[in-house]
Amino acid sequence: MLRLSKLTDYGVVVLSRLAATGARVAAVPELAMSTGLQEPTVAKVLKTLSQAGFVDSTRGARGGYRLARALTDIPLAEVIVAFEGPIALTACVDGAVGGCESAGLCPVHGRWDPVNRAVREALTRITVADLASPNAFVETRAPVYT
Amino acid sequence: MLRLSKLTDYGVVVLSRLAATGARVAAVPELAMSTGLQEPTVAKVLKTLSQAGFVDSTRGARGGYRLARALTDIPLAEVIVAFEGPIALTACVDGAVGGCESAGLCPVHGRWDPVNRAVREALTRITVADLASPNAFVETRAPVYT
DNA sequence: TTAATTCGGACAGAAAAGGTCCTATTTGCC
DNA sequence: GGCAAATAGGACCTTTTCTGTCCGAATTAA
Repeated sequence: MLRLSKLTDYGVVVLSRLAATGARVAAVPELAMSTGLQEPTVAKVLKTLSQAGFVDSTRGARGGYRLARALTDIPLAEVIVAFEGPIALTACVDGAVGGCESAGLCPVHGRWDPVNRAVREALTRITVADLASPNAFVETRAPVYT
Repeated sequence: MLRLSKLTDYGVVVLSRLAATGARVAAVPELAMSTGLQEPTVAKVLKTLSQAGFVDSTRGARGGYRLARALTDIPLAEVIVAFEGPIALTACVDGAVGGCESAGLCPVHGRWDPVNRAVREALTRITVADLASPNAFVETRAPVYT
């Protein structure tokens, strides 16, 4: 199913919500309220978003989070990488030599790279802004599926 | 990490191997030997490949499997669908209305569709043949990553 | 000083994946 | 006709991964 972790999904949701609060900092309880997610979950998501540099954090009382970049400058691929690590569709990539014991027999050894590149490219063309606002994403190429 | 199931990976490996045996049918033990995978695993993979119509099976003594289509006619997307179900990057898609309790609050509700379409398109452009033989895959569009 | 808030990590329960095995059915061969 | 070789289909258990929550420490405004 090519599943994406729920955390990644939540990350996109929280980023989208933060776009609405603008320059004002928003704390976890407020964001949990407005997104409908649990507070601990929102807190966890924001930690990841902060480490990845998508949001700026202010500690202490009256602290909170605020977008560090515009949503249009955040490719979806980067969010996925932040939550799930490098985009690679199989386990026998990322240069992990020696990980596959049957490399000598495997006819597809090392051949997933173009696949991963294609998927990365597709996910880089789409930004979080495209997922947050209506009709923001316009495909620049004709889709295969109609 | 956008992980792909190992079965899917094995599926591609087995299909690639079957391309080498040509019109002759090959049985599970032989394919297990030549791919370096365990027999039960190969058997499981072949059942899925057979149901999906990628291979033709012959039952009984001297039976076995053989490719039903050329590898160049098998888009990677189809193999993934056979092993993992529809390609959808999140749980709140495939028209499962009512599955998301906070749909009213969710700012990205229903907005993953273009993402899924983009990934599907990328995985449809690549065939199993591209993964099986050297230099078979030539990108038709400029990649974002260099 | 106090309260609010982020930071970092740890943890247990739930869900999914992975691999194996068993039985039934089909078919070639002696 | 009987036997051996093979696929078909499903059930099962183990292992891994994900998910969600919680706790203590550090920080800062009032």
